Amino acid sequence: MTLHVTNTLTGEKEPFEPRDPESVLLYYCGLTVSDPPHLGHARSWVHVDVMHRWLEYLGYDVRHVENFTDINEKIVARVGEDDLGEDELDVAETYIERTLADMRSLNLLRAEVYPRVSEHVPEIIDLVETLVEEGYAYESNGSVYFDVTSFEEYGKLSNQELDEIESQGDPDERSEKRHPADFALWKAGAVDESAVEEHRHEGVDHGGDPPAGETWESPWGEGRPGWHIECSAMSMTHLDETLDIHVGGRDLVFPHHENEVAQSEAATGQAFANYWLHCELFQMDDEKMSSSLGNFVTVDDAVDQWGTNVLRTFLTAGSYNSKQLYSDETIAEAEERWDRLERAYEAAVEAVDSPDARTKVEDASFREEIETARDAFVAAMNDDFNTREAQSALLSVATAINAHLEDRAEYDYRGLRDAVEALEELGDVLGLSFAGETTGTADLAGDVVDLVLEVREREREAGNYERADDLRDELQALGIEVQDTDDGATYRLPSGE
RNA sequence: GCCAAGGUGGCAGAGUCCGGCCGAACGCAGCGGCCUGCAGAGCCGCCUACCGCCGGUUCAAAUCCGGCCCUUGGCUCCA
Repeated sequence: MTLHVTNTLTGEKEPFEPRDPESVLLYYCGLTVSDPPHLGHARSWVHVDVMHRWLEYLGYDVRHVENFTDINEKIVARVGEDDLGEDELDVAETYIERTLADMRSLNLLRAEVYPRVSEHVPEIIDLVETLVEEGYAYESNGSVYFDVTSFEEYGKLSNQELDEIESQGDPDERSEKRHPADFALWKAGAVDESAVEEHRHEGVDHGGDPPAGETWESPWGEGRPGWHIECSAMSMTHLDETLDIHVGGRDLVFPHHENEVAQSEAATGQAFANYWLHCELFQMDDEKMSSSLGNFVTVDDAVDQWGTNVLRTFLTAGSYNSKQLYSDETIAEAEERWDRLERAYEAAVEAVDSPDARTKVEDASFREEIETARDAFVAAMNDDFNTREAQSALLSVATAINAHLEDRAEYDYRGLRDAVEALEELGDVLGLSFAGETTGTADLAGDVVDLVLEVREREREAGNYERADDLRDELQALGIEVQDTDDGATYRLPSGE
């Protein structure tokens, strides 16, 4: 069985065949770093991360590149705000650091490189020059625009006809353009002050004159790169002219990705990306979550509140390419799913490590259930990274473990060990970690809880159930879940600790 | 208006590409039983789905074809 992916370019689910059978070139359209990342970004990151992990699981060498857009009016608009930075690149760097920290907290595999636009201006200028030379772009008042009519296939990614496409860019640009859909590859002059003004946060004192954005010298005079050209230049620089997979948010299909295709393919004469994958957006009540609507939860806050595993369970609870509802209910449900997995895992580990497990009981149907679940997981992931189905498979391992452990004095050691390994290995594909995030304080907390439970056990033995229940309630109030079992009480610390 | 995605049980969400294993997965909520001093967790079982509407193709359709209704996203910065 091979991996199939849904390709936006063709609108169909196709078998995945990389150019080189051993490796995959994966490019992800990264962030414009003008605000703290929110859960919507995290959703895309996690799905790209899962793709990365699954491709590695299949044996590919994954070359993963993810850019940071550090040149943008919205970034300039933050200059002088709080202590973000003194100029455009300074502010960008502040947000890049935060973004990388958020990524770490989400347990994301690192990309090979995180290129920044500001460091690739020479490559961008080269690419624009090529396009001008080849007749795909023209200069106008010191700006350079891509001539959409020169690229026959313009519109093929978003499946639109040229005369149906409304104009792009701000009104001032329009007079400089030959066709309303032409887009800027290079913008003359300094940063657009009205755009900066528009993106300023209200009621914030930036102090002093309007900040200046970066500018660079070019064959067309001083200016700044256009928005779309950066991804083409950076992916070609760090990967190749043709990518295997290009991933991004659904909201970027038009105009951003459409323009990337046009300028890249016009310049190289080759396919820019063989597979275009698009991550769908969060749905909050009746609208999407987005920076511009301001209805977002930051990654930082979400990790603090839910912990990495719960969050990743939530973020992979739907397919990457279908919309997902964000609400207290849906995230709470994900927490239940994760808890169920973790409890089963812990119970299995405990059983495997117990003396009873040594007895050679063989439970054929138990072992078969684990195998079936593994197969189901692989099939689900190969079917366009169906993470929801993959979770189902994981949960069925949990159910098998619980059922095996139920009413049984002797355990199937090998079966349990296989189950534990399946959870660890397959969970890792989703970036879920059963290792337990133990820290010095968590260990100490554990010792203290043990102590309290010991006291409680004595009360129970003495028949003082009321006092025993009080202790349990007190622990519960602290988020510590106590469970009485035949072998004494066990507990779980709150997730995220 | 144009382009795209989607409408499946109380919620959420797979399945639709390649029609029959779907009398519809997994989970949450709810109900019953077991277990338990009690609770939780767990196990076993139940529950709720004419798969948006209408028509067609077929021995057979949630799945294919046609029409209609509705929702969401893109067409302006956006993961």
